[in-house]
Amino acid sequence: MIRVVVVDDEQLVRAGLRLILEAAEDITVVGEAADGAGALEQAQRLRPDVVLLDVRMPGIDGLTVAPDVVAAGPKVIMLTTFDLDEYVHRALRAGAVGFLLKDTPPRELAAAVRTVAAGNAMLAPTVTRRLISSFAERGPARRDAARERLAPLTERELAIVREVARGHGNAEIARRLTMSEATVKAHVSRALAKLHAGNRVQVAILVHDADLL
Amino acid sequence: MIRVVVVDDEQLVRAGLRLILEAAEDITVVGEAADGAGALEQAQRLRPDVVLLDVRMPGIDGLTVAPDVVAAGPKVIMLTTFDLDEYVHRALRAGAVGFLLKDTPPRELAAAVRTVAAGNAMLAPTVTRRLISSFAERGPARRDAARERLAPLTERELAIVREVARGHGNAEIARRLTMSEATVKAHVSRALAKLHAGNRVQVAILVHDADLL
DNA sequence: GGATGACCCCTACCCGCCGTCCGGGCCGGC
DNA sequence: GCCGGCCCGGACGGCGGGTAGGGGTCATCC
Repeated sequence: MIRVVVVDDEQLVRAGLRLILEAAEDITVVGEAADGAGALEQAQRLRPDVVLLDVRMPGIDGLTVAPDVVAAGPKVIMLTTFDLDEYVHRALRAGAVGFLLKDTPPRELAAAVRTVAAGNAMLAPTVTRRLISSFAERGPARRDAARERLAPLTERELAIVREVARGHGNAEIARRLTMSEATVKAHVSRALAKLHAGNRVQVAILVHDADLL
Repeated sequence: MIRVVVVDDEQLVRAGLRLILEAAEDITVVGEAADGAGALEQAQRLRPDVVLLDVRMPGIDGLTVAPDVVAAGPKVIMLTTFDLDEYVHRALRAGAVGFLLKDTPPRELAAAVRTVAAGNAMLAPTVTRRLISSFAERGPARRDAARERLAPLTERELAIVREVARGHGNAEIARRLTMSEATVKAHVSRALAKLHAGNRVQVAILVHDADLL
């Protein structure tokens, strides 16, 4: 039996959610709350499996209390009317594993509760879509391209270039790698040539894109 | 009516998918293919709304042909038995808007087809879960911290610092922003002071982390 | 209203660091 | 041997960064 706590400032919404979820034999609503403070209290006292958490509420809102609720143990599904990017970002960073709109059909809501209770995640389709596009853009596309460009570098050159990417000066690099500053400069110079870069800044960006801290 | 093309090397799987999808009144299967080449041909000739594309196939596999299929117009849902990270990454980068496991219940499969046809996205819960965690980790954590540090900068300083992050030299920045090189240096200098940075490389990294291209 | 200060933008000069060019020692191989 | 790659080092010109200062706007205060 999956134990759920429902949090929303409108009693009507809470009642509706309770009706929907109780209709499933494997789900039971063990508590309700009307604001963030109540949500946290219930989460800590009742130790539910899942908390349905409204985003906008008077007092402490859902996004603000979400990290604490997550820390208390249960899986958190955020509920909202509008899927603003701002909301989604904060929710996912807070550790929520679900983000649903309030127009979600009852059947899918119950399915979402089961999904997150099983340790997986469930997002509204529109949210999923934008998460994917943000992933495809900033994902490993540039990273692999950067590593490709860094490939012709010697091991030593790579080590130096890495230090460059940390913002260290040539003198400091020389100290760290125990060599003459002139040597560092030579390595940097040849790295610049190989990478077709004009600045050390450009190679720093490149190394950064390649994820080589 | 949503027009679908089913692609899998095993005829039994194709037949099963067809049965499942045809059971929905708003979905019709207009074509089948057994490999990547066939998938592309069908996508270009039949112009379906959605293509269900198996990952592993003899000849041209699904992941390889996915970019071309996407370019032909239809929404692409990848189908696979194993949700390896490698698969998911390539699929999403290729432009797929769906990624489902073959153990997906029939009802959800039809729902997924409708979802992507409506312009949204649908992922298997396990995939969603890992996508979220990767987003939460490498996502806006550093980004917001970087923007925090960049906050005290003047508008003008920010513009210059942005150019710095692109690897441009002071002279080039001066040309681009139509001002004296000495001016650029002064701005950079005060930016360095405000950011507690010793190098222009460090501010370049900072701007890069803040996602300000 | 005028003085004052704070803030931002611009500019000019000086010095240290960065980058280039050159050369030397060291190892492995067709 | 000899060549080619890699790692080192020195000397020079140019770019980067620090400092000082002038002009402009706006808000505050007398």
